[in-house]
Amino acid sequence: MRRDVFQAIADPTRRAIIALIAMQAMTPNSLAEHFHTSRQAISKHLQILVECEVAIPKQQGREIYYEIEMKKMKEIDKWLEQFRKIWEDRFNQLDEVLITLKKHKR
Amino acid sequence: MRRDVFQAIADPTRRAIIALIAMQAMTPNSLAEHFHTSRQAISKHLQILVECEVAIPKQQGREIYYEIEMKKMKEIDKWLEQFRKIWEDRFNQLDEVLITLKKHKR
DNA sequence: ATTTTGTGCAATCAATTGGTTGCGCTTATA
DNA sequence: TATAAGCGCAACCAATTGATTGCACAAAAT
Repeated sequence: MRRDVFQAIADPTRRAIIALIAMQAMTPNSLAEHFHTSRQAISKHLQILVECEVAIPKQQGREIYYEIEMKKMKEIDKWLEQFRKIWEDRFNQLDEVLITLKKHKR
Repeated sequence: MRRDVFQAIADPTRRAIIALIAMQAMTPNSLAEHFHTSRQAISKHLQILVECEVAIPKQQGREIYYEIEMKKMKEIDKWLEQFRKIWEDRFNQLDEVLITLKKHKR
């Protein structure tokens, strides 16, 4: 079973869950209230998030609060780094093209 | 069929393809040489990438070069923005904690 | 003109996914 | 102590995925 951040964020419901618990740790039930789906469905998504280490369960009495693990979000950011370099380079190249066009305009 | 960038990058082979064509547009055959899988498997991944608008096919004679669409990579970056804010805040909070600890040390 | 090369497309298959239902356990509440 | 609330887990199901195989077709090369 492949379990990484990229699989964690592949599902839109999971992305929404991540966004919610990023603001504040939440229980499965309180999360489920935000969606048009069952508590069990949310629980399954949470299970995947825990396996991917994107969410961390913290038991508190009979409730379980799921917290976000920001490190994993940073992993995505790290992967994006390679592209950020490229798109900045391309932007600069485009800039040069525009400058050349300007020069020819005169 | 859900087709967005997040699904595009969910698969590790697809992430590798994206990284390759980000450097330089490539044909399915030349891409397949980089993997231990068949040309058809790569073609299928490319098809998904095209549907997600992460890759753009450019026919050139009988060859088809697949280019990256950086816009879509930026979409991921944009989604990450919300978390970036949070992790910076938390970092600042941690900073304050450290300052407080320092003060108490004296 | 014939063969080879580069590719897409359809059929097929096993594995995975997202979801449901039912059950059982533990912790609060009445 | 009995009941309710908050969960996880296992079984099950339809839909999707990743990969293979076989075929067709157009563009180069011979």
